[in-house]
Amino acid sequence: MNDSSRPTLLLIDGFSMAFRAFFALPVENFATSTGVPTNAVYGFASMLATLMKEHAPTHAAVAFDLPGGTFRTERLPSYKGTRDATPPEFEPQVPLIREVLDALGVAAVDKERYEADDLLATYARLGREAGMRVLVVSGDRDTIQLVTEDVTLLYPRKGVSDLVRFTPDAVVEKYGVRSDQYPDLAALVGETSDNLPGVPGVGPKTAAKWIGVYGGLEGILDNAEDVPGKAGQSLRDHVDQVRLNRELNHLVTDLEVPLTVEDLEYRGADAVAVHQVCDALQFRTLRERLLPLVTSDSAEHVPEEPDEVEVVTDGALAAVTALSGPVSLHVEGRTGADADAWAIGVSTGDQAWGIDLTALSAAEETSLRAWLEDDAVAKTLHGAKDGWHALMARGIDLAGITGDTQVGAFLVNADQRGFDLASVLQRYLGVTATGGTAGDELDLGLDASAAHAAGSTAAHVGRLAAELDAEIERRGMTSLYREVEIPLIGVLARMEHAGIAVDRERLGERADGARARADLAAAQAYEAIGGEVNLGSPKQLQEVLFERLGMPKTKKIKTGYSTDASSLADLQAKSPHPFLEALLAHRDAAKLGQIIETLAQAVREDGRIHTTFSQVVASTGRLSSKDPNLQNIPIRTEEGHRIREAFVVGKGYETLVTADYSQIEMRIMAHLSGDEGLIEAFRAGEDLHRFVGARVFGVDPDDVTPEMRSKVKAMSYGLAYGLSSFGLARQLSVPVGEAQAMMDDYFARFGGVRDYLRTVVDQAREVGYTETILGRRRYIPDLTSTNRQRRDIAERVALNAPIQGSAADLIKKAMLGVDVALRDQGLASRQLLQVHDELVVEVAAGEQDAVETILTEQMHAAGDLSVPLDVNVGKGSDWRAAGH
DNA sequence: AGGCCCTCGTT
DNA sequence: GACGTACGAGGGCCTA
Repeated sequence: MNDSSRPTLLLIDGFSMAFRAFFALPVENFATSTGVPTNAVYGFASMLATLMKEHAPTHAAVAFDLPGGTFRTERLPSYKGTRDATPPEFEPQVPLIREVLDALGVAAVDKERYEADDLLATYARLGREAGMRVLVVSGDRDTIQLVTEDVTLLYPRKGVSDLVRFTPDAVVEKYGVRSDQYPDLAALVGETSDNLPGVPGVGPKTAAKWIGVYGGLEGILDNAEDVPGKAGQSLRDHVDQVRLNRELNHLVTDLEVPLTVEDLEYRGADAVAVHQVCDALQFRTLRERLLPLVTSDSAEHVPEEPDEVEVVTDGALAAVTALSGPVSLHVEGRTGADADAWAIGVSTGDQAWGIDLTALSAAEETSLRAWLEDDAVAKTLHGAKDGWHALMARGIDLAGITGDTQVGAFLVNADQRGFDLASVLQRYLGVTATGGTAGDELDLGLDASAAHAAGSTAAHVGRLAAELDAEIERRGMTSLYREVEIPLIGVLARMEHAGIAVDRERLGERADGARARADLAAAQAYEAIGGEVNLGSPKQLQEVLFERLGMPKTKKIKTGYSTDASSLADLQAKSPHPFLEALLAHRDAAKLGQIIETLAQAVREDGRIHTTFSQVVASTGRLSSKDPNLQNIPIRTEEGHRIREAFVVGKGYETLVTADYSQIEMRIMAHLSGDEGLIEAFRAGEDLHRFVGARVFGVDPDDVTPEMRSKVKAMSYGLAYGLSSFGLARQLSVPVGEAQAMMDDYFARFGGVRDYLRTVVDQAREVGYTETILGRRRYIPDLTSTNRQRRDIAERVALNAPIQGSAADLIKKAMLGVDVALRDQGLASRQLLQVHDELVVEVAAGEQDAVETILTEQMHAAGDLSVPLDVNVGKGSDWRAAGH
């Protein structure tokens, strides 16, 4: 099969694969600093590098479609007619791909009036006849017909890196017909992407069956009268369509080709051209993967791949425990409820070791534990918190975490997707992990043992850390990384490990109440329309509201008209109906019931809920919480609020204490803007919204009505989110003019805020990023987008990121301060939760006053702002009572 | 089973 | 023509 003596011809459908790459890689993450999108180029080049390396073809060509029609559209103008227009970001990448091909020395071919597939078909035949092994790479199913013993199709399953090999056997297995019969099958079934309808009621199974019985399409059509059943009648009704389909899906194999097969010989890349192209496209890691394709005679300055670090397992324990750091560490294991660790890997850069934890004697484990728990041994991991949990399951309290390549990669660019090790290695080192997709267990090959794999991974993490440290330093985020994010890992790990106690009975009561209210509301809703519908189905609700009841249309959404709460409230105002009222009540109760159910099912055997906090999700730098999310427990409605009564102080502790920042984002805005009026308001300690309301409406603070206050409050917060007068008007249900007037008045009194908001966006556009108080950067390339909508969104992001991000910085610093203070004072009380501007602490007996003091002091001390940071503290036996 | 859409909870 | 940040989670529903 892999006989290397035969020449190999690699044939690629350029558009098809570039298109796949375009949709596989988010365009917003791939652009040059000048805003040229490069995701399709990147994905295509990456795929090509892999193919060249794996298959080492002697000949290669990439075929392109040309603009304008083909003989197929001449025959049938609607051919491929349903295809959406290509996205504007895609088009400009096609010439770039041709440039890359040129640099790599890979032939690009095209032909007027024919599709790339026809060129592939013709070259496949020519290659076959020349005795070559042929590989066709295409995402177009029509190319299945090319498969023979000599021609293998590589068809993308997902993205462009996951290619399925279609050999003759694989085609039969997948479709139940031979590759040469596939066009017959496709003609019957139809091809949506080509806008060729098939025979209604006939799917691949039926088509394959018929082909088996009658030997092929001709046989089927000759015997059409005898084909039984409904499908048979359907076939007879669509014979013309089927014939047309078959005519169009036949690929031309005898084209006059622009280059001979011999001309396609691959002679290798041109080093200078590859460097030029990579410079222009700002490809860093891809450069390293493309350069090996350079032929030896032009390869003078090609840096060599660093040698794979040798992994030692024999005598690893003794070697590792003798190390005093710094090292990179990898833990093979699971996190979560069934946490466990079974192997670790350690690397110093020159050398790596792997240790099987399951095979250690008691004495060995003691010695390893001492090393892992030694704070003086500096360790860098990828996802250190996960490693901590896995080791904690074995009673090991990992210490000395001084680096985390996952957190580091997030700081470098928070808007990228995927911070699992495989993705980050790929991104920064160009290392491709095999076996399993990103996110799955990483397998860098070599040896099957977990210990060996751990050692190899540790070595990779070490190389990654060196790269990322430099990137972080370049961006001025070293102190944020070393002094905030890294120390926070241990704090979060302990919070997750502690969990928060839940009173299951109380939770059960709330669930019962919600269920009863939901049932009642549902009954009333059915009564109101004289029948049952699924109240949880927006689709069915649309049918009831807008068709059966003929209500006025609400705002448009992708699938019709919205049935969300605000739309329903509008409807109720315009055309009152008992159904609407019951529906809203049902929504409310059902949602609560659902939340409670999720929480109840998350309670572990210890009677506590252990959420998982992530430092690498929210681009602004906030934490996120999941499984379950404890940062969105209801508070606004009475019934929702009562859920918090089920979060209680645990056994052995006395109270829960909550401490939250008062109006933290407004204070940060006052600080960042330096607006004297706003700063004065906070310094005076007045009610902010009353103070602002007085200025905006030109009345005495005492004369600010509750209504004025709430309007001003909405506006103040809205400004930090980039709210428009339109949005404010809608939120306040006032005319746009009134909202605009309010904003004008606001800016007239608080000019510093207006100037700040303007400056922050302009500066971000200039330098490409925003920055928080602690120097956290967020890159926002869309600020220079020519697409109005994208740019508008980017501007709102730029407004909000420094404010929300600075608030995140401050509370993270506060958490570190609280942690240190609790420890320094030898207290048993512990932090349990963080909800963006609030901390929840479980207080041990006799520590109440000390804890309250620590919280207040540390939260105050987190920021040195031009306005005071107010902190509210509350206590109680449950979360609701502790709140305020 | 997996993914998209809608809806909705928090800050 | 759109128009407020940042998330996570569940159900419905379509596709594979």
